[in-house]
Amino acid sequence: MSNATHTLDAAERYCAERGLSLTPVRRRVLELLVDAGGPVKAYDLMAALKPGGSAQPPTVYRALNFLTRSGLAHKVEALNAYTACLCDYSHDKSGHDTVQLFICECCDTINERHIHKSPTDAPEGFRVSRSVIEYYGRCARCVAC
Amino acid sequence: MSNATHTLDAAERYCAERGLSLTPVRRRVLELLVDAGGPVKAYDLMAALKPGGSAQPPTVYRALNFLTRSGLAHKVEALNAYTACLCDYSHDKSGHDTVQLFICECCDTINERHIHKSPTDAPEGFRVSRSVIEYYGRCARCVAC
DNA sequence: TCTGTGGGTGTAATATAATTACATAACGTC
DNA sequence: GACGTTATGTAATTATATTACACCCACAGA
Ligand SMILES: [Zn+2]
Ligand SMILES: [Zn+2]
Ligand SMILES: [Zn+2]
Ligand SMILES: [Zn+2]
Repeated sequence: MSNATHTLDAAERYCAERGLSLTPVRRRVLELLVDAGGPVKAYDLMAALKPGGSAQPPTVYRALNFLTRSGLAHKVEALNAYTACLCDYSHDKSGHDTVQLFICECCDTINERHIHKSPTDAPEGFRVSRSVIEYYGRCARCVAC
Repeated sequence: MSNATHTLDAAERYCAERGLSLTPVRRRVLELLVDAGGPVKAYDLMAALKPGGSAQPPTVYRALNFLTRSGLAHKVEALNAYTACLCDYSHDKSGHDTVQLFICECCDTINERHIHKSPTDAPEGFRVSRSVIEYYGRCARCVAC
């Protein structure tokens, strides 16, 4: 259901091309993330996965690990939350190590940029393997909130 | 004790100038962070605060909140850890909203840069109020590790 | 001096986030 | 059919952080 269908189909293709198996659980978690359109807590995903009965933590954390490893989702570190990757599926998500997140604290939406440059003022000789870049503030629609 | 004395004296002056009260608990937590020279977990601080007996969580979290609010320490979001601010105390730490951390995953040391620029490719109209910028990798001494 | 008031701390309980360990299932390979 | 690999189910536990309430103390005004 929802307008997430298109995105999910693209994810399906993305996984098929790379030998990644987007199983029902993983696909369902991704769908929940896409539908939310913003940061979602792992325990909220758990509740949504099995309304009445409720899934166990490992179920959702394993799915989230798969999705983040594959580049289909990102963890929002400062919120302990997760969000679907919003970037255009036409480019390779595995080269995906430099992501900037712009999180509106008012309407809870996330904008995302994938950048390809290294930090300008790293210490001499420091070799970056992973980066966490999150900006919090207000989006254009929420400046007046 | 330790080579942290100099830094702590500077923190003392810094607080005095601004009407911030660096109480014994807060000072002790800062000292532990400075001595560690890298990311420290809140529960490790708790254990160190009262060896035998152990302090309660609010004690250390309140101290950490004070230190981070004041700019004397930073939270390392992706590690759920905390680190003393390493920047030169001569400049104002309250204008301290843009900090870059370079964390060596090998030797566990942190380098820090305070930058004064905004992100170049923020969404149109997005107003940043807080940023989290963390780079993980290997420092110059650990490239071979 | 009395009396608030506000900031800081002590303590217990609770909430939130994530991992470990072990059993089971599904699938392809030999 | 036996086996290795990958994914899932389930229970228990660990790790991280907050809430609520009591107490203390320095300080300001009456
Ligand atoms: Zn992305
Ligand atoms: Zn907004
Ligand atoms: Zn700093
Ligand atoms: Zn190193």
